[in-house]
Amino acid sequence: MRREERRAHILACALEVFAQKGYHSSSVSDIIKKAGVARGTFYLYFKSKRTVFDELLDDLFALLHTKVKRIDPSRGSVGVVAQMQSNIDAVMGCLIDNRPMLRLLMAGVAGLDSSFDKKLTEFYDRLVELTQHSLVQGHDMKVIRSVNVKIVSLCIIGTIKEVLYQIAMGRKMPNREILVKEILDYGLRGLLVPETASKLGFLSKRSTR
Amino acid sequence: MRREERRAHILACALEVFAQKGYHSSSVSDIIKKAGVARGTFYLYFKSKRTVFDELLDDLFALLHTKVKRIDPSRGSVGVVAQMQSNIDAVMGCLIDNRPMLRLLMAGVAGLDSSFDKKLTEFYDRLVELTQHSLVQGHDMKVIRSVNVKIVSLCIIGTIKEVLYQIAMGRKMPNREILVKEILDYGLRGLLVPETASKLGFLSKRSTR
Amino acid sequence: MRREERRAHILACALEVFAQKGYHSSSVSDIIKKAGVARGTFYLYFKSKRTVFDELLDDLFALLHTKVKRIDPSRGSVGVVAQMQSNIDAVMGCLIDNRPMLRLLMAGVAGLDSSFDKKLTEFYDRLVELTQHSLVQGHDMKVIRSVNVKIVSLCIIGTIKEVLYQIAMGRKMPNREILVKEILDYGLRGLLVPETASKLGFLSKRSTR
Amino acid sequence: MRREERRAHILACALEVFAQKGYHSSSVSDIIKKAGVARGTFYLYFKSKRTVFDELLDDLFALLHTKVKRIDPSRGSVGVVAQMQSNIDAVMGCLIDNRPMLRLLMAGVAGLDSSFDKKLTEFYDRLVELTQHSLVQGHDMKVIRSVNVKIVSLCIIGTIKEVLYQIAMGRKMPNREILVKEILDYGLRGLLVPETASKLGFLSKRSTR
DNA sequence: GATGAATGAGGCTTCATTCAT
DNA sequence: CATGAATGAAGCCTCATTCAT
Repeated sequence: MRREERRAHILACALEVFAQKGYHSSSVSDIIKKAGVARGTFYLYFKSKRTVFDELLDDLFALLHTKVKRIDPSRGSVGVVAQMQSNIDAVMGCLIDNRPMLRLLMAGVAGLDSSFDKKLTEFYDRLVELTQHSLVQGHDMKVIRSVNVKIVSLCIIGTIKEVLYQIAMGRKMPNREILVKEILDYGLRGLLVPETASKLGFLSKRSTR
Repeated sequence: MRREERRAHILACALEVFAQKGYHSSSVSDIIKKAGVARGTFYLYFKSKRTVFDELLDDLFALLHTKVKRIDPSRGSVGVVAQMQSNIDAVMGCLIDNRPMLRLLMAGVAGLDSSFDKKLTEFYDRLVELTQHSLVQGHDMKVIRSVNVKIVSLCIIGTIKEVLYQIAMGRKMPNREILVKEILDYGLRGLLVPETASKLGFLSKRSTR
Repeated sequence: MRREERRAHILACALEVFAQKGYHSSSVSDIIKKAGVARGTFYLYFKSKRTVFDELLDDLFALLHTKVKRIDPSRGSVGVVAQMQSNIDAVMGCLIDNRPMLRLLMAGVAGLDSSFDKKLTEFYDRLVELTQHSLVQGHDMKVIRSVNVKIVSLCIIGTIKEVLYQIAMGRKMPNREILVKEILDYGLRGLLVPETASKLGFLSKRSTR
Repeated sequence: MRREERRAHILACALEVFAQKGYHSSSVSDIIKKAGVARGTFYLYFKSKRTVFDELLDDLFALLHTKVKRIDPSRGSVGVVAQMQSNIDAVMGCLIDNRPMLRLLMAGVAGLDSSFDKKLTEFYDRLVELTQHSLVQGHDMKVIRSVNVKIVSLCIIGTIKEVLYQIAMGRKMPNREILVKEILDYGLRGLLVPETASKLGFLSKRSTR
């Protein structure tokens, strides 16, 4: 068991280092210094610097996957909204409680580095797909109006990501409940007061695609 | 004037290189090869690789700042919405037409490099501030309902960023008009059909902060 | 006795590893993996990787020394030649039958590692000395013509070494008897047909040194 | 032109280092220290440590190839022998005058390292092939008796290699002319005095293969 | 100004050896 | 005795930056 502990320790230190300086600016030296182990020890547990990063990302993705549940429509419109809220709440809660992981995820976004992209892209794609599914479900139940699900699902993900990004950057933010409520509220109701909405003619139907 | 041209040429090449491979994976060699100048020449015009990146980012920020106009409330509610749309349209249009700049911006997000975080943070802060201002303005005009402007402005920025991110990653997207209309629509009206909104009790007033 | 067995086992495994990959490319990990012992165990029996190699070389040299007999001149010229043949036969036979040892010997030549040059040099020196002795003996018996024994003994060793080298490299070769006969024949008679030899004036006497 | 000089200088230093310590035990640090250049400079001229070694080997092989001429049979038996002598003389002369190259070649023999093998093997194969060709030629002219050309050509190469090996190891040897004459003499006439040869029945014909 | 050869700090990784259990 | 985790010196290579021409 000692062995797993050691490994976990190095992994945790690597996470902190990566979260602080980003992948490229972090050196193996940084990691082992923080972990208090010798250079060789690091390579005893991990094949390479890159491997560690991948493992952290994998862990993070796995964690998030357990947090996001597919929407079950059988519980009615109130239930659906509650489930959406629950998903957002779970994801944000878990990342806010794990700042290093959050920073890692946001640093990951950095992408453009072609090699990290695939994993990250896959992850977000799945998130987007789940969101799209929820939108279609909601539309079928006549809870959600006709929207371009592709674009709107990105908008939803985007709102969450941006708030998390600010938190990752160290910005002071209201506590989670308020964040979630406000994000959800924004997503569901938008900005307008109803009268204005109708006055502005925002009531035309459009196709789901 | 020859001097300024040369400088601009190197800068443009650097932009392309950074956009293609990201900051860390781009080498000075890549840049001078693309620019067709000698290594020493590069350092004649720029203090360091980092300087070039910073300057590009500055240029980008300056460009975007010219695109985003402060909302003028004197033109009534319809006018305010139109101005918001115009802002979003301008930002997206300019970045979609300048893919390298777009990629640079998105790559920048990645860094977490602490040193250019600051610049990026400042930039987004200004954007957020402008958005907040618009929200307050809209609320005063009773066009916009009471929201937590801090959070909601992030949500608005987030939706735009995410769509742009997908474009930067090379994803096929609908054309700009559709994107802007959908994003704006989402932001203003949200997802719900009005009946559901009222049924779900989404009509309570809350303070602007 | 258990102890000696374990030691011999590790040694044997090391031999195989060295023979397969050469000294430098063989790691202690390779050896212990093949031997199925722990890393620490290896160092319980041997001071270092180098020590093992040295010991193997020593064993090899010792083995070869038992194969090479000093020529006994009392059995007449036919006997002397037969003894030379027997020596060559013994050496080649033993190495051909022990491919790993053969490869080790040939790999050893490679080193130029200054430190085990000495051992190798000593070994060959003894071989050369034995050969020189035989030549002098043969010359005294008027079986062998006057030659520069120093050079010619190297030539003799060289012919054997080269053929063995090819075998070590995995080249297909005729079987041992043919090899030995041909090598011996070459060494004793040379290449020329007798008539040509005389025609070319290859009959002058020269001193033994 | 400066450029080529620098390159040649580093190459020469590398040769000395490799010759002294062998490929594996030589580090890039050793080479640049001897050459008096910075680490980066080394990699400015050569892609890797291995590349330098390969280039040296290639140069050596190219050099030797210019020294070894295919035997021209039109000049009669005396001419053929003279050409053989000339070949041996040229090869030995050039290597004796270039001790580092000689040591490199001999260290190369070390082989068993699988990666160097191919080039070295090819080189020796060509040498052996040339020798075989000469033997067949000589046999056709009835200058050379029937021998197993495959084995005997190895023997010939072996004699030369071994003498060179001793020189590489720093052994004092007679000067080149004596060496060549003795080696050639050994190869052509063998060891026996003619009377003994016939007495021992060394006159039977055998097939060339 | 322009060039490009030279620099050397610093990065990643391997592996022979040690030592606490 | 046996184990295998831990060590850290040492190796190879890259690349941003400098400087003599």
